[in-house]
Amino acid sequence: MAGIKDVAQVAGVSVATVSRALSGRGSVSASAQEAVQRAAAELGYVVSSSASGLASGRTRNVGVLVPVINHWFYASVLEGISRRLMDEGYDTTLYQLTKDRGQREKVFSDFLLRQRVDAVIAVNVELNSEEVQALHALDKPLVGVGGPLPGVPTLHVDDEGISALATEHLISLGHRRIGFIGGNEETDVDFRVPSHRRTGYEQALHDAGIAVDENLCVGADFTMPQAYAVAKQLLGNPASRPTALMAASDEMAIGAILAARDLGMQVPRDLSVIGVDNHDLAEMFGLTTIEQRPHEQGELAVAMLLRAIRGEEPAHAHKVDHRLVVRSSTSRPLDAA
Amino acid sequence: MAGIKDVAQVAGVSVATVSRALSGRGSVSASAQEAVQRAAAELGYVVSSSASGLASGRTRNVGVLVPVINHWFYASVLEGISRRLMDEGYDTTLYQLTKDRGQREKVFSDFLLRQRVDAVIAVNVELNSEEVQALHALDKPLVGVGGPLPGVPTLHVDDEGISALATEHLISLGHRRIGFIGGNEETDVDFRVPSHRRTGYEQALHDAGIAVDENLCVGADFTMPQAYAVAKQLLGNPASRPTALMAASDEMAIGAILAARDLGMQVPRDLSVIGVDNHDLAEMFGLTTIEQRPHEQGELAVAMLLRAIRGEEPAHAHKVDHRLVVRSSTSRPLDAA
DNA sequence: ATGAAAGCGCTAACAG
DNA sequence: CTGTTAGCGCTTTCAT
Repeated sequence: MAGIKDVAQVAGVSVATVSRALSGRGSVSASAQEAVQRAAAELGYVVSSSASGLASGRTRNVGVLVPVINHWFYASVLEGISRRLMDEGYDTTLYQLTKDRGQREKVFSDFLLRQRVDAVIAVNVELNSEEVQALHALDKPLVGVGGPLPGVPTLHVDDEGISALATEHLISLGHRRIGFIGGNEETDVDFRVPSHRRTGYEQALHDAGIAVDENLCVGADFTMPQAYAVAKQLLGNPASRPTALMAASDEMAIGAILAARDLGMQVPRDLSVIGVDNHDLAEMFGLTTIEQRPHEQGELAVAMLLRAIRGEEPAHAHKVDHRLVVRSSTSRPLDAA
Repeated sequence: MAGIKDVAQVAGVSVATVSRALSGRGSVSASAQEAVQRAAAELGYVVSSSASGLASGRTRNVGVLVPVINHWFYASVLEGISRRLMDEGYDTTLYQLTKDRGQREKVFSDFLLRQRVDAVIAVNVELNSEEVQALHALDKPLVGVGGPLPGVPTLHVDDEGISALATEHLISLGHRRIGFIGGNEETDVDFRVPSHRRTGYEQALHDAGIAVDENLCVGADFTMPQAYAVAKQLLGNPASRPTALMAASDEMAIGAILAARDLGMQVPRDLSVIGVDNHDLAEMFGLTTIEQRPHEQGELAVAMLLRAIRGEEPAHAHKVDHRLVVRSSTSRPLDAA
């Protein structure tokens, strides 16, 4: 394995010049630049991250905190992050924060303190103040995707706005009895999302002069199967069921559509359904939804972070756009037809 | 940030002793051990990975190569890997191998050569010989999940056995016209899986004295939507359609079930469907399937790797178990009832 | 069992 | 613009 000295020798310059030429820090003559590049390529030289990191304090690696990986949103954000980081020559180190308190603690007291990362991205993890403090103590840039996180610049969609828009869409079609499938206590901890989506839903109803009917609001864990189950409950009674349903995620919306079908209902004739995400499966089910682009969120988070790493600007919160995608799962209610 | 010197001072020993006490390499008296532990805890000392890596050549980090993240199998394997690595005090660094040739090349010519990892796990990536060579040149343990990879110890399910078992299940129920939804050229590159599953299917038919009917075999990209589309095609003609269908993945099987429903067919009355995976959604659809446990595969891969890292044994291929999970999507064919 | 000291391979003053 | 050199914070001989 060739070292910087070898490159210096072959290029006929000093190691300092090699370092400068390859890192782009400090000025190097065109000829030296060229010679170094040539020698490095010839020898297949790649800088040792340990040595470089030790000497410079920069690792070209960022840590990503996620609660789960096997989930459309997280996996997508992760893909966006890792792709973008790789483009910039950065590595991505993954820290999965499980429910296990011990493990979680170790991440903050050990793993992240090893000085292996230049910065940290927290994806939808509800950090407590101690944890935020531990991260701040690292004195490394930190951004959150899907906050808000107290004291941390975050990037996130407007959850309230999203569900308000979804609900307004249903209202504008003429629906008055609009059900809601949100999260439950458990998901609210990790996602921080469900309660905001509920708020937007209620707000939209309120603005339209429609009273919130608690009986039409149920909770699930953001998975299709659980949403299927609760939707079946909700839609089971023909007398009391809603004419439209908003789900806080597309997977839950799809669960609801399947439940409706199994109850002999037709979507959207007997029930309009709208979701949130624009999930890969949304199109197949003709699902009307509010799109959020997790890939882009991941990429944006990286962009923010890099700016902060380079000292160009102290990262500050951004809001990510969303938009309504109308497909065939929503229509005017039967009785208004 | 406390350094090893601080710990040595507080503990009243030399830095060498601190290093030994904390790493478990070399012998240390109980009293020194105790003093060091105490001092380290008090100071919140955590070893610098750069410094330690530079001096020892060990990084306590492993690189994971994946083609995609946003997919049930990969995300699950990744979860298993990262969890298990974390248990062992190792970090997980993610390298996503996209279709982009340039990026992909950079991973092998740059990223992996930075000496940031002690070992590499390749998850279902079809490495060419140059890439395998590049990895071997690293002289770091390497294991593959979902091979086979020429010259690389891998961990994988028996794809042929799996699809043979699935097909046999259908045959044993009395089916003779059994369709197959496999992969296409594109997925075959990444997954390496489709063709093997096709082979097992054909083998099973052959063993039962049933001729393979090309018209009953279609390909998709392992996603639900595309399987839905091709299944609809396949099942559209009542005269020629099969009585049972085996799909090379659960997501595709579910797509097929939905297609059948939309064609007015009842599963399993008019069509039996079996998949492969035991995906999170399988139960909800009552899907009979062959289970493979990606989490376990990830964990096993880590176990193999650690043994190799510790020089306990040169990793060699393992085979992962699978089992038939019978639910309600398969039954005897109508005409045999 | 322990300490002194020589690196590990690079970066960043500093001097020129 | 370039070279010399002193570390970066650890690990690991080598003595003792």
